[in-house]
Amino acid sequence: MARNNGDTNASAPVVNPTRKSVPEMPRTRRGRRTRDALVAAARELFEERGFRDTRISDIAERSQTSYGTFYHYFDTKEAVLQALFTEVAGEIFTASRMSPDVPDDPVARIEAANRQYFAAAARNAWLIAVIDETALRDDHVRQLKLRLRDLFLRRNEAGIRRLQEQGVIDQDLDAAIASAALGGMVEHFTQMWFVHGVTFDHEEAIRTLNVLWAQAIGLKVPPRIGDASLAGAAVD
Amino acid sequence: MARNNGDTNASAPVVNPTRKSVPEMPRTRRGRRTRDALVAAARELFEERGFRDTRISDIAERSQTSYGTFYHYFDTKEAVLQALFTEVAGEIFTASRMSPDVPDDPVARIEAANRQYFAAAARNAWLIAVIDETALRDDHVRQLKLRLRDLFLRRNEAGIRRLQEQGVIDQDLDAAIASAALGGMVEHFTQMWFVHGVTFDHEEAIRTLNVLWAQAIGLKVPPRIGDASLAGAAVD
Amino acid sequence: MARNNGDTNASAPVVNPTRKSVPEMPRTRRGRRTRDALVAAARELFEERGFRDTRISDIAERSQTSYGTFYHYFDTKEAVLQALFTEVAGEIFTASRMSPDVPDDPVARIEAANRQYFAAAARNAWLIAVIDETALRDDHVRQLKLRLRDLFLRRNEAGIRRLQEQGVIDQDLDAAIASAALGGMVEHFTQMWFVHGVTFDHEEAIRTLNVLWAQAIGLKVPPRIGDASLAGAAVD
Amino acid sequence: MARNNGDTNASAPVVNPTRKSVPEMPRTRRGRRTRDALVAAARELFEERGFRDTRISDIAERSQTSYGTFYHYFDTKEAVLQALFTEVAGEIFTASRMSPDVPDDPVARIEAANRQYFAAAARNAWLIAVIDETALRDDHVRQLKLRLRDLFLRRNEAGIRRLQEQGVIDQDLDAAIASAALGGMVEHFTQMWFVHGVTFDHEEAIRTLNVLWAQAIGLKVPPRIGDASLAGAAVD
DNA sequence: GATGAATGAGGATTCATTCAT
DNA sequence: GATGAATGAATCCTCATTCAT
Repeated sequence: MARNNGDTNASAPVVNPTRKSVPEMPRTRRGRRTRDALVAAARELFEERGFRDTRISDIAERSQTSYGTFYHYFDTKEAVLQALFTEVAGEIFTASRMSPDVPDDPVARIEAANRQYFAAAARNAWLIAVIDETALRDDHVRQLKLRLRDLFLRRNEAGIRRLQEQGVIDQDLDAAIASAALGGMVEHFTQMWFVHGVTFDHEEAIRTLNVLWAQAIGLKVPPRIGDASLAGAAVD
Repeated sequence: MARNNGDTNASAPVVNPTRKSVPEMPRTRRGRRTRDALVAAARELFEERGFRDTRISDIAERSQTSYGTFYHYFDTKEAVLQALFTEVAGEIFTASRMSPDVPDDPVARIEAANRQYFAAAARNAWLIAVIDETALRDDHVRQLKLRLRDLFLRRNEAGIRRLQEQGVIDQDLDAAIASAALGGMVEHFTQMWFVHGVTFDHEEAIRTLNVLWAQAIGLKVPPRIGDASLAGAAVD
Repeated sequence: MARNNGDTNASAPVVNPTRKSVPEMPRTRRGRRTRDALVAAARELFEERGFRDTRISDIAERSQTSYGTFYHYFDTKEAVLQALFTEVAGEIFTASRMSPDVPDDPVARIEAANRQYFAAAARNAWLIAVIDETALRDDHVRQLKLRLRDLFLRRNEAGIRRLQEQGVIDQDLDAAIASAALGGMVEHFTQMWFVHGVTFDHEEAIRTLNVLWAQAIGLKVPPRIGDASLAGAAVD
Repeated sequence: MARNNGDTNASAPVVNPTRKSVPEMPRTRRGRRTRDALVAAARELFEERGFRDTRISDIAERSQTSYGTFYHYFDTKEAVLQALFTEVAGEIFTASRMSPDVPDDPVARIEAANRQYFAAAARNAWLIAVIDETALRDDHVRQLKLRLRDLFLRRNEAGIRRLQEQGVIDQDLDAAIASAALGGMVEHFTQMWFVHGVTFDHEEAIRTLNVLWAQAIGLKVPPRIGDASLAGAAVD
């Protein structure tokens, strides 16, 4: 059995040691508003032009502040990206938490999860792309990304394992690998869609992903009855 | 039925039309050697530090040539990346062309394809990452990338359709979407592995991918016989 | 006879005339404490990193106050330096005032003066270095420095002249130049020692300076009796 | 006997390891000319406004080159300063090497050395001031400075020791300390003169320094005959 | 009195690209 | 073909100082 669920070969973060401290969080109300404006502007710009092609001056300008103000709240551009990352990670994870009223049927649960992920991805795909891009060169960001990914995969993995224990699916399947592969399938698919514009019919796409996922791990999917076009709920 | 196999919302290529001509291919032997050295150096450096963080001076230095020489062979940094891209695209595509001696069994064919892709990805994952990264911001590169992807997906799609026509798998499955999703699964999995260092047991991973892929489209996979450890061949 | 005791080619002080008034001296006890904290912090920091490399924010931080508070007490960074200068100038000058119980023997008086200067320099060498550094570029500081120097040199000069009048040393020696040169010798020596870390045996150093100074102006120094090692008291 | 001729408490130089190499020396004639122009401009400007207040743009402008050209030859501003330092150190040391036709009389030799130092200092005092200023904060520059100083002091020390061996002066004097003190006397005196404008009659000053130096170590100086005013040769 | 948010001019450094040899 | 010198716009980051609370 494969058992090394994602070793990350990352080294220690290299942070400037002598740095005049930047207020973790602004103390006054005015400060909070300004900081929020900076983060919002940064997000827009990162999505529009990417991390590297966004200038501090752009962020200052769009947030209606000044150069210096940016540095009053963030040490570097990387710092805002991290702030954003934290924000988004929270959102996606919370959003994709299974709501309690989902029926116990495994196929239905897979469908619910995929739909939720789709919606969250629609909102955040560009930022995720930016984070992926940055993770490639910035070890700290890579760490964050991998950690978040782990959260998701562990949940999937646990789900698969439960089904194995219930004897519903094959015991031989490596839950960790399957979780990574199928999670990656959906992530990749949504990125191609929302970032690279490779779109299909929305309802058909989700339905297909559901089927692929369910069958992949060995679940039986009931044949389609009636017409698909009755169902579809648009994302954006 | 979903029928819009990946519209790419790319705009016109932004290429400078009036450009002092650059020798498409050097005529003399010396010229060819110099050009090759430049390309090789560029590849190394792109993989090491990424496209944007590689300087022309780095390429000149590592290839033992000079600033001017680089510009003798390439108009811009982008131009080398494209040259590299073409090289790699050819390699991967050829490598993954089904060898004639693969048995006609669909599951066996999937396995063969996955193994071949794995090997090619192991060699080129970093360059692919660089191309992905660049594609995000450079429309020309994005075009190239999507076109190559299409080649792969069409092949998959044709395969799936053939199985549907043979009545081996469900007719209802959208072949285009399934092809995109499952192709993405494998691509994403190898990138995480070779670029981000998220590794598993090699043989177990491939086997799991094979099973997932085959079952996802509705093929029956024969249960494992004997022991996994008889097979494994490490990649790196 | 040389008679131009140190012309200083300084221009007019460049001080902003219209300035919102700053309390010359705080009236309340709390105010006094805050101001003292600022000055103390400034001194530490100037010594640690030099004048130019010390930020107002550093001073505010170390003195446990804020940006605004600094500007409540001082117009500019230069202003604190001057406050410090005054403080130190007073200390050194007072410290080096000949105590009345020094015997009338010229050699003994030279020794007493050197010992006292050494002690004062040990405490203040870094600040003096900072002032010297600043004097090079800031005319106002240069004025202060030269004026203080004059005080010292005049005293030396008067002493030398007295000895000449008493017929103890040669009449031909230019008292002003000798005073400047020998004063400079001791100052330079202590700066090299306390700032640049060029140290020697403490007692031997002082003794040697005494001998050099006394003999330089033509005094006879009685030969050493006994052993040096009985005396030495380390400085740092 | 004091025996620790100048411990320098300096740590290792901290140099950026990954730096695209800068041509140690230009390969073409044009390159050499450009580099020379940069160094000359830098020297002028450092003397005029000091190291920190000189902008790279100033250097580029005055040397009739461009921003980028500066960085083609030097990594940082510090680098030019070091180049200058090396240049000047060589000049001063060579200039002050005793010419062979100086009579063997110790007093005459002291006089010759002082005159030569005075002339070299007149040319280089400002640059020395700049170096001193920088040495205070830049360990690498401090190292250079202390090393050069050592060269001078060792020569003095050897001279003093020779006189002691010849029985001309007192054996008890610590040669190392005396050398440091008297060398410092002359250095300090010339800096006050040429940098801070504290001037005296030139001839009288040199003569006085000679007498102080010679008598300090215990040499007898023949009384002046005739009139000083017949001799003087102004420096600036 | 005290606080800390806001400002923006200033300066070092990078690097793709051109050009003269 | 090959070389390396020259260019300068673009960008990050700093920090003294002001001001509203």
